[in-house]
Amino acid sequence: MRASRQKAAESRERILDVAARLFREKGFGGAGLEVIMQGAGLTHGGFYGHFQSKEQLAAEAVARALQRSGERQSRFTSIGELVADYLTQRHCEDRANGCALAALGADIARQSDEVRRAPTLYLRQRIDQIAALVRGEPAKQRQQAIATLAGLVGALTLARAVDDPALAAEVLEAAREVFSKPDPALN
Amino acid sequence: MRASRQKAAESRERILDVAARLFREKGFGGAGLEVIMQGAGLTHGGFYGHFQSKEQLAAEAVARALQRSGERQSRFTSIGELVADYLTQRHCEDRANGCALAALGADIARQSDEVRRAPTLYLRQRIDQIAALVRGEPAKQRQQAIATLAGLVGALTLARAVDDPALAAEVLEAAREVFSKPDPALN
DNA sequence: TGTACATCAGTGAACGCGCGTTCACTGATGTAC
DNA sequence: TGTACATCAGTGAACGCGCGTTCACTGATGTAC
Repeated sequence: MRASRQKAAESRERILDVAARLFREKGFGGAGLEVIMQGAGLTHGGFYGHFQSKEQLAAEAVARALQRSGERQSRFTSIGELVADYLTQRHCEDRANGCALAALGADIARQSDEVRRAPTLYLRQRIDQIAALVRGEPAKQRQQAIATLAGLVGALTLARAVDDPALAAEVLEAAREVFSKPDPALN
Repeated sequence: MRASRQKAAESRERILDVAARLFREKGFGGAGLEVIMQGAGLTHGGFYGHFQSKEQLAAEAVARALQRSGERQSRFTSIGELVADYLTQRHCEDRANGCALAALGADIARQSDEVRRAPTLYLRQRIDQIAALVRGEPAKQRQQAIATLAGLVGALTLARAVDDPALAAEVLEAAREVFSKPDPALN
């Protein structure tokens, strides 16, 4: 039954990837260890050979999801591109593979500091990135970056919370329009 | 043991109020019926005399929380006032009594249509209200209203998700600054 | 108004279930000679 | 290189616990005469 160290390391990676998806899709409470381990092709008894607790898994899974988002977003060299990539109907529908801040925002706020560490780091990086893409004096750049990020996460949250596809689409489109050109007065 | 119809109606109200608070504070999964009923001064066996299921309670509790928010927000006659009232540190810390969209946003997206009905109605009303407070042509008014609402909910979500009070405060302040005067180009 | 009975709001124990966690065990992997 | 043993990744059953839900019961309220 013992697997090689190589295989064990791969198992850990698979658990993290599956957890990162399932937590975003179903929430921390909605995704059980049984299902996560099954998704990784293992039985649930082996979980504690890889992680100390579900909470530790949550922290690492959130970190992983946000790292992937960060890699994707850091490629963009204009706000328009970044916004257009974030506020798509596809992203709105595909919680499992999308932004963890939008998929778990309220849940993260209720978790331990351990889980909230990665979101903090991620937000700092996004602020710095977007601030560099905006014109204006530095303090205003940061303000615009923060407001834009809030707008993106909020728009996705609202579009998903709403029980009417047309309204959801309108929310995405309006936010795309407004946040693609932050603070036109400065341009 | 039987209570009068008057008392029973009051009990139902108390259950709803307690649930509206506890769901926002701990999430739908984190607040159990036992604790909710206890908070209403009852034993948990009596719950099903008032509601068909926990899900029905969730739907009504969310509706109640949003109705209260709507009453509060509909008083404002300028965006600046509304934004200043929403993006306070107090609101950020007091999830239990604040905006249900920010406190439960991601959770609501995972709930049934029944639960999502009230948020949809609430959002429509807020859009109409804020659109009326913005200058510009009607289509742009709606866009601005939606973007502002997204920014408010997103800023609160980010501020709460973050594990650094200074960063949280900065998020609130930046969003207050930017969203108090939406689209300065139009003013 | 007073009495007798039906109703039903609330009680408290019990239910089945899924959860996170633990543990004895298995057998392939890794190590020491 | 080959052998013997220790390690440990993964298995599968079991654990205690809290949850949503059900139910028989209680006794004050509401109703009918």
